[in-house]
Amino acid sequence: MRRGLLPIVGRQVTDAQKLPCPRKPIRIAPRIDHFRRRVVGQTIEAVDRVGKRVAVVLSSGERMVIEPRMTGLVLLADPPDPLYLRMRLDLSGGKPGAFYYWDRRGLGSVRLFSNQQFEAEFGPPKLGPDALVITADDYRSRLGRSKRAIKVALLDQSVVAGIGNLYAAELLHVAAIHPAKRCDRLTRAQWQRLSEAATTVLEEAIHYEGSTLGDGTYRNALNQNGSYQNMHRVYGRAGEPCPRCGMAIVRIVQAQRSTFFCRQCQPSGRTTARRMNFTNHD
DNA sequence: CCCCAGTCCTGCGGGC
DNA sequence: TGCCCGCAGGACTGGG
Repeated sequence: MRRGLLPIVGRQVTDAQKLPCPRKPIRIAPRIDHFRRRVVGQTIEAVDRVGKRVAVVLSSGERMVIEPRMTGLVLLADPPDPLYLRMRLDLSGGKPGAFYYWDRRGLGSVRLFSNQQFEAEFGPPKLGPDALVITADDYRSRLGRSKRAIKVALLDQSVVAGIGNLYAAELLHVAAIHPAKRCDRLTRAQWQRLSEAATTVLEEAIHYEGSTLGDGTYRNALNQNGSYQNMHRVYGRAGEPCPRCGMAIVRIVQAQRSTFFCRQCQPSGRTTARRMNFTNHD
């Protein structure tokens, strides 16, 4: 999303409109009239990412933070369905002439922050280190004494910023760690594999422009599908063969969220021991 | 500190 | 075929 917005860097905002939606509108803060007063005339200095959010840096120093949640899209092209357009910023000086925020489910938000507010909202301790920056030692010092399941802990943005449900499942498969493994039972080698797997999976996903799932929600700023869904090792693949060993992928529920993994490639310590004992007696 | 259920929304696919 | 249900890449809240 951030990369897709780079063409608006250097452009000036000439207007901001909250677009009428049939149901409850998304959260735009502050109120649109105040919002407009603070963004119109501003030049876009940079487009940054903060965990799962996109931060558009204005010449005033304020940041417009877009939090897309499940179905939010940032667009410089025509939307997939004009019905769910939520906000438009008009831009001076050529194409693209506008930036759109589109959101089918409407769970996302667009909010404006001063420097101080931004730090309070997105600095530590609210947000952990970014998933592309955090080291194995960071993981271990933050989670090494936690009894939580590793998959659940990875979704906690105050531990590590930027990992969602899909990518947690994928990276644990690459790291060969059982998603229900207690954090305090992970070895140094496993924390190392986990941090490397996170980088591998996230960089791959960025390269393939994300995952456009069956409900067709995620698209890039030009309204094109991503293709990382074709590369998924486990996510959404219950019953299909594991790409590494061929055993059927299973789905479990953790913290009310689906988790997909391979029992063969991601063994829990306990079943491994039992299997080894069993083999010994054989 | 951590778990759990519920909440905000819409749309889709599976099962009957 | 139509209808109902569960489910969805997130984050927050309140209660235990």
